[in-house]
Order: sequence, then C-alpha cells, then structure tokens
Amino acid sequence: MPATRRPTLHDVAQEVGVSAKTVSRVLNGDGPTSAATREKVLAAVERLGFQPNLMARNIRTGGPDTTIGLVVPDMGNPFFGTVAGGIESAVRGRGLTLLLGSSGDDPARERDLISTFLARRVSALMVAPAVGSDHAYLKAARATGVPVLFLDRPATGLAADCVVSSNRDGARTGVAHLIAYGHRRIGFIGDRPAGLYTRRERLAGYRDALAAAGLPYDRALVAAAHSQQDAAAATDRLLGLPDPPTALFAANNFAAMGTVVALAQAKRREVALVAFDDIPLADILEPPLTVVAQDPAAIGAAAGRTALARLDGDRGSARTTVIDTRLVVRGSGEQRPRR
Amino acid sequence: MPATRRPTLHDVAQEVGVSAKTVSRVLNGDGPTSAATREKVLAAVERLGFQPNLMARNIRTGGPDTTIGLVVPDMGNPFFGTVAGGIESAVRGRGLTLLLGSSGDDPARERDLISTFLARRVSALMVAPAVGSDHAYLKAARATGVPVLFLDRPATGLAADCVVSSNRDGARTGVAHLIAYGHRRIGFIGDRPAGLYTRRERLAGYRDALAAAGLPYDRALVAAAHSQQDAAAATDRLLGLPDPPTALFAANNFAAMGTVVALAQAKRREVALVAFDDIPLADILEPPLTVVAQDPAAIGAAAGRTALARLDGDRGSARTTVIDTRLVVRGSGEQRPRR
DNA sequence: ATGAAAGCGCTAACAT
DNA sequence: ATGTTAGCGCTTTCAT
Repeated sequence: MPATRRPTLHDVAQEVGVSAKTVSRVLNGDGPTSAATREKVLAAVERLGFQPNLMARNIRTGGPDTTIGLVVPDMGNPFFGTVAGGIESAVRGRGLTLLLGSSGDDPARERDLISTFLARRVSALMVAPAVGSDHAYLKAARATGVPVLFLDRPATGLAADCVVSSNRDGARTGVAHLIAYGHRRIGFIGDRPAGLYTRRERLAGYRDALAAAGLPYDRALVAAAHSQQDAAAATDRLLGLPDPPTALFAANNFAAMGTVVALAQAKRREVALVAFDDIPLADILEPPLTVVAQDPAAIGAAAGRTALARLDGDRGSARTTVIDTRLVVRGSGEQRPRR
Repeated sequence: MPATRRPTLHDVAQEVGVSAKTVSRVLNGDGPTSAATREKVLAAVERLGFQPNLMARNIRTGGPDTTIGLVVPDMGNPFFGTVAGGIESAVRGRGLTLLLGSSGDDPARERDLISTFLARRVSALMVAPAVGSDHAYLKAARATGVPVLFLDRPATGLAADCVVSSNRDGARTGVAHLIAYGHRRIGFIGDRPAGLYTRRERLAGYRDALAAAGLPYDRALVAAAHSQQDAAAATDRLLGLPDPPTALFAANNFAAMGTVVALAQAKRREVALVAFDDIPLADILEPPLTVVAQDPAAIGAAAGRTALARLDGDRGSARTTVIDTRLVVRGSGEQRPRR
C-alpha cells in the first residue's frame, strides 16, 4: 500500500465546498462561522483524518515553534528525567512540547544540540550544562528574544535565568547534622573538577557548618570523584588516613552510592554518613541513609514557569530561582563518633 | 533591547549581493557554486548569525519533520530515560531529534500526545503504552506512511513493530534459579492489572519454570501490585500464608523495591528473592539482590534502528524485536529454603 | 554558475 | 459569514 498523501486544509475545503480560510476559521475559532458550515467542516475533517500541519502554521504566524528545547547531560539519570517531567507539566497547558537532547556531558555536543534547537525556532531553550561548557556564544541567540534558562547550574560567561537547588544551605544543614552528633572530623567527597558550581557551593556549605561550630577546615579530608567507583576509592582513602574522619558527607548522588558501597564492603557501619541528593532504597540501607534531598520536579516546574513568564513579555533582568533542599533524617547521620 | 529579527536567507543574499537561491545552494551544497561566492556567503552567514529555519525547509521539501516522537508513561523512571537515550544515540547520526512526552499512564493523555506529534509531522512515532490504552485508531495514521513503533509492550489492536525484553524467558530463568536452590513454594509479585502484557509474559515464564521442575502452580502464591507500597503489602500477605513461600519472584522494579523493603522491615533475610529489572545499589543490599536485568539502552537502540530501516523504505510486515535479559547473580537467590 | 518564479500548507489582511 | 490575495522562509523548477 502506497502512503496516502496527508490531507491538507485545501482538501478539506474542497470536500465541503468552501474556501481554505473558512476551514481554518472553524479549526482555530477566530473569524465568525455559521453553525451549518462548522458542522460540515468538522465532519469532513473527521472523515479525512485531517490534522493541520503545525510547522506550516508556525511558519505563517511567524511565531516560534511550540516547543521547548531541553539539553541535559544524561537522560538515564532520574534527576534530569524528573526535571523534564516537571517542565512538561508546567508548560503543557500552553501547548508546548519538549524537544530533548542529551549532551553526554560533552560541551561540543551540547553546542550542537543548542544550535539545532535554535534552528528549529524553539520557544525557549533550557540547558543543564555539561561540565566545562561555556555559554558566552549564546548572547547572540538571546538577542533574538528566545528565553534561555539554565538548570542545576548557572550559565558560564552569560547572565541568564537559572534554577538551582539550595546547594550551599543544604550542604550546611547536612554537615551540621553530623556535627550535632559529635563529629569533629568530617570527610567531604565531592564532584570533579573542583571548580564545578555544585561542588563549589556544597563545599562552601560544608565549610560554613564547620566554621559555625568552630571546627577547623582540613584539606586532607576533602576528596574529589567523578564516578561511583572513584567515590568508593576516595572513601577508602579517607578512612585510611592517620587521623581519619568519623563521618562523611557525600556531596552528590554517585558519591553517595560509592560511599555507601565502600562503607558496606569495608564493614564500617559505624562511620556516619549524610549524602546530598536522595537515592532509591535509601531507607532500607544499613543504616538507613540520611540525605539532603533535592526536588527535581520543583526545579522543572520553576523553570517552566520562568520560561512562560519570559514568553509573556517579562523583560526583567536575569533571575536565579533557588529550590529548597530538605534534610531527610533516616539514621546514617546519627552514628556517634568512636574514639 | 528589542528582539532583533532573525536573519533570513534573503537577508544573507542581500548582504552578499546574490539571490536567495545561491545562498541556499551554498548551504545545502546541491547546485554548483563558485568558490568566491561560497566564501562570501559563508562569511555573511557567520556575520549575521544566520540559521536556516528548519520548519520552513521541511514545509517546502514536503518531507516529515526531522524529529522522532516518543511517548513514555513516566520520564522520571530511569528505564524510560535510558531507552530514550538509546533511541537518541541510534538516530542522532541521521539528524533526528527526540520530541518527548509523558502520558502519566493515562490513555487519553497518550492519545493527545500522539496526535500532537502526528500534527507536527514527526518522522516516526514511538510509544511505550500506558496501561489500558488501545491503538486501533493508529491504523489511519500509519497509512500515511509514518513508522509507528511500540516499546516495552506491543500495541493493542494494531499490528506494529515493537521492541520488548525477553520477559518470559527472563522470568523463567530467574525462577529456575530459585528452584535450583531447593525452593518449591515461590511467590510471584507482579504488576496490575493481570492482563498487562509484561505481567502476563513474566507470569508465563514463572509457570514455565515451575512446570519444567514438576512443581505445582498455586494461585495463592500469585499477587498483584501497582506501587512499591502495594508490593510491600503483598509480600507481607504472602509470608503470612499458612503454607508460605520460601522464595519470592518480584516481577518488576517497584515490586522489587517493595519486596526488598518488606523483607528488610520484617527481618526475613532468609527468604530468597529474585527480581525482574535491575535496581541501583542492588549489590549492597543484604543480601545483595539477584536480578533479571533488562537492557533499556539496547531496547532504545533497536527501536532507533528499526525506525531508520522503515524510513529507508523497509515495507516488511510488523516485526517484534526481543532484547535479551540477563540473570545477574548476587546472592539473594541463593538462600536455602528453611523448613 | 546564477537567478526568477512558483509553491509547500497555512494564516493575516483585506475584501465582499 | 465567507472568499481572495498575499506572503511566512525556504526549495523546486526552469531559465539564462
């Protein structure tokens, strides 16, 4: 069976015996239409299975495409999946659809995707940046009026809207929780590279908590890891120090997993642990894992709302929205230090 | 600053002093062009920051939009996120981008999304169906030549390409593993409703394994759950039976989590467990969780390849691709039955 | 090697 | 209440 040509507005018009514009009016409900023609038109639309070509419509109206371009480092990461879901919920009512691409944390690929999305004339562009990408080149794009918004981390080299977690505050709270249980030497296992925004913020929170408690900051207790394996190795290393930490703060979700695995394998259940970002099954680990939970759905929703506000003409200066984190106490932070 | 109008092909042409068509030729490399004009054109393109409007191009060429529409029940589920990533990798080389929507397992919303995607003239449509949706209505759409492809479950009411895991075989292998360790009463905690494809297949595999070992099938050992909480409750119920199972087979990932949680809370570590679908941290649970792992990236990749083949003119009849599952032995299946 | 005109499917702006 | 014309930004077709 050869592919039947998709019916056009014209086909419907001919079928009914009216002009294309009349059909258009019925479908979009702008001009006035008699009830009789409206009915006939709708019947013909149904019969032919007509679907207006959205691209043609967008071209003619000159407006942007009714899509939001979203670039994330990794789709398999439920954090970004949930963020995407939050965006979708927020913009669905406005008829916007998500165009999604993953950069694999490669700045070049991220640029490619952004460029494709802009060529598609997306209504708005949202980017959860890859490690090491710079966004100064987006200034030109933004001058054309496309709202550009950053997720999880602010843009580099560009003042743009962004939505982030309360990284510093969250980390401070998590570390303060450990300090409250008597820990004075607390290891920090964070992301790499050291300059990475989320790592920097969370490390700052860690130092805030130490300072507030009058504890010294010891660089020997700070490790960097960019994979679960790395984090496990870093955990082993910290625990092997001459004057080892009695508690650990894992500053992101794979650090959390790596640390949990390392502690379990080393049978070091007495080491207290708080992690940034929640993980599945945290409550049945032994001990149950205390975390500083992010709210990815809220991040997505806030991003969606900000984009809509920009599309509605909000020309205010770049705005940073901070989404609260929440300390979820489950037990692993309450192990007392052993001496 | 007012939004600067996006430059068009015409603007570039004027800037250089040639016709629009010449610019088009340079950019698409079809007609012949002199090296001199090519250079001038490219310079002007760079200077103006011109990006061809993909929608306009698609309209004119009459081809489908260079997107693949993907509908999944839930974006936050890493299974679907990873599937999406697999699709993207497979089709990226052909310049196709993902248009993504989540149905929230609501058939009406799924239909809406599909309809929007078709109106956008996607090159291909991929659907991981919501529970309870019927797809007979897609026959019309498919007659227009859009490849339609189902993920995770086959279509209902329509013969279409689909890519699924080896559910039956995988379940059989997982249950056989339990039988090999001496279990004769094995509980099955599956999805709801009972008619759901994946549940049916996995239950069939469970029965295959029982039959192969000459064990009776006892309906009292089969439970249904559609959330982690449900699954935990079902686990408690099965363990409370007069003649309780000594092992459990959790037939999907939330059943897995629910069962793990229930066993941990009831301190019933001696109950053997195998789960369908891998979960994070499975290897540090106590005991480490043995699973029948799916390969979502391979599912996505296969789907992408199938779609490309269809776009390349493959008109063969509907094809079902089965992606192998893999038994990952970690320990929880090796608890011996207590008597 | 380049340009002019026509048209993809639709809607804005003016008719009637 | 409906039709006509023009044109969105691009590419096809046919000239030159």
